[in-house]
Amino acid sequence: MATLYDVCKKTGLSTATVSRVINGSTAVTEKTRKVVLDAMKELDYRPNQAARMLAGKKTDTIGVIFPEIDNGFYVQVLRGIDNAAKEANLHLLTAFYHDKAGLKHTLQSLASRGRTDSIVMINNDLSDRQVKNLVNEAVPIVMIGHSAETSATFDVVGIDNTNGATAAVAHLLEKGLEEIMLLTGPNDNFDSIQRLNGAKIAYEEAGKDFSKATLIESHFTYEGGIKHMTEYLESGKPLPQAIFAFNDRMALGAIEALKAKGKSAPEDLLVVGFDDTEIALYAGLSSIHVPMQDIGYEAANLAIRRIDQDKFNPSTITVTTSLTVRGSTE
Amino acid sequence: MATLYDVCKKTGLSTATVSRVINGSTAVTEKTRKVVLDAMKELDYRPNQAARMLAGKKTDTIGVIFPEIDNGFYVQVLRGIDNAAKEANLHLLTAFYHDKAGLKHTLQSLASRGRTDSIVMINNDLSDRQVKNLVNEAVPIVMIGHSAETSATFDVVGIDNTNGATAAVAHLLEKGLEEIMLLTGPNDNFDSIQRLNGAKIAYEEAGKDFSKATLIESHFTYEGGIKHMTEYLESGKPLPQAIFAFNDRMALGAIEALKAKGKSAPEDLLVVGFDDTEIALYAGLSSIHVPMQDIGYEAANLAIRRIDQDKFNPSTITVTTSLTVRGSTE
DNA sequence: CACCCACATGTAACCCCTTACATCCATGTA
DNA sequence: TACATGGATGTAAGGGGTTACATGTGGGTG
Repeated sequence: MATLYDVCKKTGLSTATVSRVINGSTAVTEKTRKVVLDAMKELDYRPNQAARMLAGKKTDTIGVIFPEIDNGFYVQVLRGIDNAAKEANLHLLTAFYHDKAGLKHTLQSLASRGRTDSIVMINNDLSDRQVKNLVNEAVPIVMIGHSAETSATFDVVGIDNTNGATAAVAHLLEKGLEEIMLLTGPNDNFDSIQRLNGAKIAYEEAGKDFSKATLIESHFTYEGGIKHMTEYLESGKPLPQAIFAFNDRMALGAIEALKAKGKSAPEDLLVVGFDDTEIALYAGLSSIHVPMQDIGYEAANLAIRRIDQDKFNPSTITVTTSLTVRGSTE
Repeated sequence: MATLYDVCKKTGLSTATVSRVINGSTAVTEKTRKVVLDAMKELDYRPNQAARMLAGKKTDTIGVIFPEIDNGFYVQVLRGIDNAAKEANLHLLTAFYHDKAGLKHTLQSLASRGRTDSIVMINNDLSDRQVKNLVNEAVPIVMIGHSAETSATFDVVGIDNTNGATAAVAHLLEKGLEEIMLLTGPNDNFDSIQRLNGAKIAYEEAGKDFSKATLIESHFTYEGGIKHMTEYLESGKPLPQAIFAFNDRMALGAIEALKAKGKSAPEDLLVVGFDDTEIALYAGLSSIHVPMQDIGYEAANLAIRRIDQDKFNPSTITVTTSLTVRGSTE
């Protein structure tokens, strides 16, 4: 492995000059630049990145911490982050966690000087305080998604849950359907709370009675959708006129449960999901579209900006959602 | 930011000793270990990773280079890699590319001393020679998937395309269906070639006539499946008894095209896909299951092993595939 | 012709840690 | 008591770059 010194020896120049051409400094004659470049090529010289990071006090790397991926959602976010990183010529140090302990470990491990310059994360397991304590000024953090108070502590990129849910429900109300089943996520989930609120707003804006809606709490999974829908159907209660599931998977689960009872969408009732993931496309499910790549892109750019600008004044970016209509509500 | 020296100053110990406790060396008294640990906590000391990488000549990082993700496939592979990395306490430097130039750039940028210790990649755009030349001994490389000759140059983890395809076709032949449409990938795609070969073998083993099969070349996309299936249907040729699409997306595309003509699976013909991605599950599509996490896991472990063991003798790992039967062939 | 300035290049300190080797000390042994 | 032994600790030499500052060189100015 050739080092900087080998290049110096070969060219008779100093480390400073060679370093300058490596880093594209303008303060070098075109002639010497060429000499150095040639020597580098000949020696197959590659700068040792660890040395650069140490000397330069920056890693050109941003850390990405996600819950363990098993859906198309996070991948799209990751792509967005990757695009932003490419534009800024940065690297991505990626890690997934699947529980609280794993997240703590990952966080400490990525958030250290000389490893990353800043971090983009999705935090499903720790309180804001815990995160803050673990990282403690080591590197700036940008959160994707959030609980109620996160935005006071961190930079945040979130989605417009409220308006998305309002659009979904308004879409159904416009068709004259008021008996809507809301298949929600866990009651303490922030996204779910916001979406529920959005649904309520739609009723209000339409001057309709929100008490006609039925709330069924589930947990954002396909299996959950099947289970809770089946339970409902078997309880003998009347079929709602429509279902607004708070994510696509639950929507598909509900459809599956309906199918088992000989019912289907849109024939017997309409169904809308949330997230507009790939599966919604293939299943012909109307859904609230969330621009996932944009989320990643915005978050990464926020993280990049934070690298040198650290006087803190947390900013929040909310990306807009929109309704995509497909067969399940036609 | 506290440094190692600050800890030394505070404890009155030498850098060597402090470094030893940081790295868990046993050659330290329990008492001094505690002293150091306390000082570290009090100073909120975090080792500068760049300095460790430089001094220690290793980064504890493995690079991951993927084509731009837009399907569930690569994500699963990534999870497998992540699991292996976690077990070995390594980090993942991830990058996506979407064209030849991007791959070259990414490769050179990740494959440099002090940045990664080894690399796992999926190479869809460069020849083996090109990759070899770009990296040139800088770090070991493990390939996921491959063309015919890759395995002579790199460590490779591939999937058992042949047996998978054989299983798919055998499944159809057993039902007495011989007029099978094979919806293939591009003719020069190695996976496609192997799958086609597997299909042929199934006919031979069953003592059936392979010329009864119809080959339609497509390009592994949903849109391709729709387009080529539609063209076929509109050409007035007879409906095949079954379709074996070389991936799930084309299978779903074909089903979509059939639906447009009033046909459906399994009523009018049976359909089998390949990959067994999440969408196959929701669509009730029979498919050849590929253990994607395993692929990533094996690849990462190979990469990890290569870090210190560099005398080269490329090894190839082939993970097995299996048929998952769902509604589309029942 | 003397002087100044701008620009190209060199000098050397510094970034923060790891580790081979040297040193020291207490213990067990003869 | 003197000495070998082994384990805990210290010393100091890198690891391979970046960059503030110093130096040198040539052209422009009066």
